[in-house]
Amino acid sequence: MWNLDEQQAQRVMLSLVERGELTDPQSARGKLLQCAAHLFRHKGYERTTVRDLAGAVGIQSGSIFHHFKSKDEILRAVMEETILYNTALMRDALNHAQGARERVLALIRCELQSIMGGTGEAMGVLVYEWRSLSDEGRGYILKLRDVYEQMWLTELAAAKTEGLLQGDPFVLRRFLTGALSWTTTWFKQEGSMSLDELAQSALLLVIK
Amino acid sequence: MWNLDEQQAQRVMLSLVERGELTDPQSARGKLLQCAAHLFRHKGYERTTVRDLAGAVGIQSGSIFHHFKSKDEILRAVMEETILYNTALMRDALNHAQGARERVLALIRCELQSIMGGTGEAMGVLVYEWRSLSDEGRGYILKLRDVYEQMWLTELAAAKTEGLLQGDPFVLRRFLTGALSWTTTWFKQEGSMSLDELAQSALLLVIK
DNA sequence: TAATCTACCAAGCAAGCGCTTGGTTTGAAA
DNA sequence: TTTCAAACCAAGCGCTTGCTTGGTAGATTA
Repeated sequence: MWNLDEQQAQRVMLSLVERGELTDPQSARGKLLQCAAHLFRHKGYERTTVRDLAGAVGIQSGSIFHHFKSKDEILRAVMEETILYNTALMRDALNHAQGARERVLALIRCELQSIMGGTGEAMGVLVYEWRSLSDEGRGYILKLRDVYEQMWLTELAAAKTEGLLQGDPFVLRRFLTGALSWTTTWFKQEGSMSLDELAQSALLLVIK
Repeated sequence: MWNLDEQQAQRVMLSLVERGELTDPQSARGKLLQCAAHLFRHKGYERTTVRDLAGAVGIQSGSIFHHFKSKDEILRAVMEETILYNTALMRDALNHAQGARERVLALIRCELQSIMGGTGEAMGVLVYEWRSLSDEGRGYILKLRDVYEQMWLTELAAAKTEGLLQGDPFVLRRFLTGALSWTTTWFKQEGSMSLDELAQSALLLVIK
């Protein structure tokens, strides 16, 4: 039923839920967050009304504000939980990868999984709904993103010292951020190319 | 005052304005389009109200509808004119570039200029405000984009037959689309890296 | 000189928005 | 059996939205 990646993802999620860092996806709040990610991604934050969201989970629009103080807080929660979860996934993946090349490939696979897999919609929100977030929320999310990005830079720098890549790791990471996040607009997992092949192609962008 | 690229850009624009394919940027409609691009890019289409736009050009909100039938038409016009202009710029640049490697580099420089230069805000709108466009508008803009993308694929395929790049030109173009468009979020022209150096780095992503 | 046209203003309408309020259901604890 | 908090509903408030309307000043044409 599940492949190894999905078992791993499930395990990481459970441990985060237990630690209270992530909302249980089966709870009312969790379902709201999932639906919100879906709607925000496909219609955009502004075009999504609280009535849309309420209708999607089958409650009245006012009831949403029992779970969240404001619409903005919903967006922030979607982003926060997504970045926390995916940072944990990356950390876990690095624990099972050895050698600079393999570790960079692990990060690429991880980020592609984040974008293509179950959290894909939430990742899209994180990348493309930036402007809709309030100033306070943005500052907070930026801090979380810095942790995430630091993991990337560490591994790319290690690959650089091993002579695996030419060019500035900072610039390469940024090129890669754009290239990978953009895959959401064109790559179909049902197509002729597998996600693993996609990851290999992406690795060739930075490693010769 | 102006460098060669800007003279070139000016010439291409004038010829398009004369042919009636582009709105004269000095006309009332042209100024509205410029302001709209700016506002749509920085606040997002939905967050930008017709009152914002009217205030930015110094007229009343109702007066906008003398120039455009609807707010949606403004978005479509921004996108249409941007893609027409940049397609013309690319065609012009290719006329002055010889050899597969140089031609691909010319396209990269062109796209980066589009993103970083005078039409940068409008390009950002084209890339990131997709969802806000009505269905009819989207179909029309997609056709224009196909012409633009075909030029890319032609040049990348030529580079492939010369053995300059490994991997599928389609996939590489898509990686490149993401990588280049993302530069708008981090690259500063005042910084230590020039736009030409950035283009060279980007070329190294696809050509070994 | 009269007629026409372009570009705009001033005012406001109908609809939709995020959010609030006061009250009701429900399920588990005491 | 009572208590109580969490989850939700029904109604609607105050505000903003895209857009319409009827009219006017000034340039252009006939």
